[in-house]
Amino acid sequence: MYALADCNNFFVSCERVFRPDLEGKPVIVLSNNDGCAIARSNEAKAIGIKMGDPLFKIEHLVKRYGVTIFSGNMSLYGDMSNRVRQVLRSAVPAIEVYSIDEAFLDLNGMAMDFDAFAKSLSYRCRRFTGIPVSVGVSHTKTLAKIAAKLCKQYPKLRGGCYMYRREDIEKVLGRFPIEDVWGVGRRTAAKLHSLGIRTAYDFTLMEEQRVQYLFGIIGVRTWKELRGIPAIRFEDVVVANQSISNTRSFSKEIYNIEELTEQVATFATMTAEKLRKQHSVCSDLAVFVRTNRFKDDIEQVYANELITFLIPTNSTNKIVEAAINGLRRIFVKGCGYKKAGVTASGIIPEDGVTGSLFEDVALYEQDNKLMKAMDAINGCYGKGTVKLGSLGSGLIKNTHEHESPHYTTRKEDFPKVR
DNA sequence: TCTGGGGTCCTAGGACCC
DNA sequence: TCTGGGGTCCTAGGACCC
Repeated sequence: MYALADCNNFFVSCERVFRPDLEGKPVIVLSNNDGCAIARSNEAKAIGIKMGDPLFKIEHLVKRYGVTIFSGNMSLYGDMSNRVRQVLRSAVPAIEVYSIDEAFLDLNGMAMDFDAFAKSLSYRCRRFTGIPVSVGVSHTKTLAKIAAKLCKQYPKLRGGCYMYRREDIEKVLGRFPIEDVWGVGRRTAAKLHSLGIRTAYDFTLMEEQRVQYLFGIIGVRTWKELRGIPAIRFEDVVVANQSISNTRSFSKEIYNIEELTEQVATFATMTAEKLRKQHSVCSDLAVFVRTNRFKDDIEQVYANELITFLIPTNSTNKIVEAAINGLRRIFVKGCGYKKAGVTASGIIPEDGVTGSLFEDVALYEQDNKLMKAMDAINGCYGKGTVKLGSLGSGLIKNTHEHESPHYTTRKEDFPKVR
């Protein structure tokens, strides 16, 4: 048996923990730049606000229904996510953190009343963190996901749903749209619809060979999981990322290379810091810039450049230098760039680095020490206390008009209790 | 006027090897 | 006129996830 613990409307729920007056009201959380709705309360969903809707397109709904808006407050959400994980960890030997708001639990070998377990775990999450959490339990991860969705649909389940009898599962799958199944995206759903397959149950009736032929091994995996055969491994050990990206859209177009350089250098710095944090180095770095993809009256430009390091590195110096050089090669004068970013790949553990015949080992060591010192200072006195001169004043300010206080991660913002 | 960010895995095809 | 067989590795692009 596997469980999925899924936080309901997570970002909105985080805000509501500190704003209980917003319970029962339409609330949304916006992406970077206050661009799109990326989390919605049930009430906001009910009035027709869709995931990813740009704010300017839903302004009329916001006004008419008095929707409360928040800019994304990622440090708050990250902290609340940790608190929920703590509660989950206290319940089972191992969890698999799947995303900021979801985790799988391996219940194999545990003999107990899984329905009571799911309900009580949901209750404890709410009680200890303030976050409403749905806990679905079933034979496979894919079925557990469906069980968790049922919790959201049916409040009488009290946050926990144990789905195990064959006939019950068939009944649920028979009413479950295929496009809502984990692993079935837009393309696959369209293909299935054209075959007359509408529900998860319809899909389980297909022949394995046909599934393999039409949808490859991923399709077969989902097909097996829906039939109750585990095909997706439970991964409780956290492995290092295979790629690390830092990209942003700007609130207005950037035409000037100096300004763009400061942004790209800042992305590169963040990338190097993340690499060092997970004790990795990268052998490749990609830089890209692009124009505003939503404007159809301008010439669209997308350019990217790949830089390969002689010795894999996590040095801010080397990565910023590479990113700036890459940017210089692809920058075109007269272009208004709306988005840029860097991606590190070819990531390996830092203790697995082999030297190079062509680089000076002493310089390499010196650079390493410098990075350690920088991380120590920034860790102690706050991000960006020491940084490279090429960063200028860092990221340009984006629109962020509705940010809530950092209730749990900034001393001045702690709520006061009388 | 205004449209997010960060990931993973799989596959096909090219380049190359003996 | 006739022109092998069996591999590996890398990359770009597609599809999907939250």
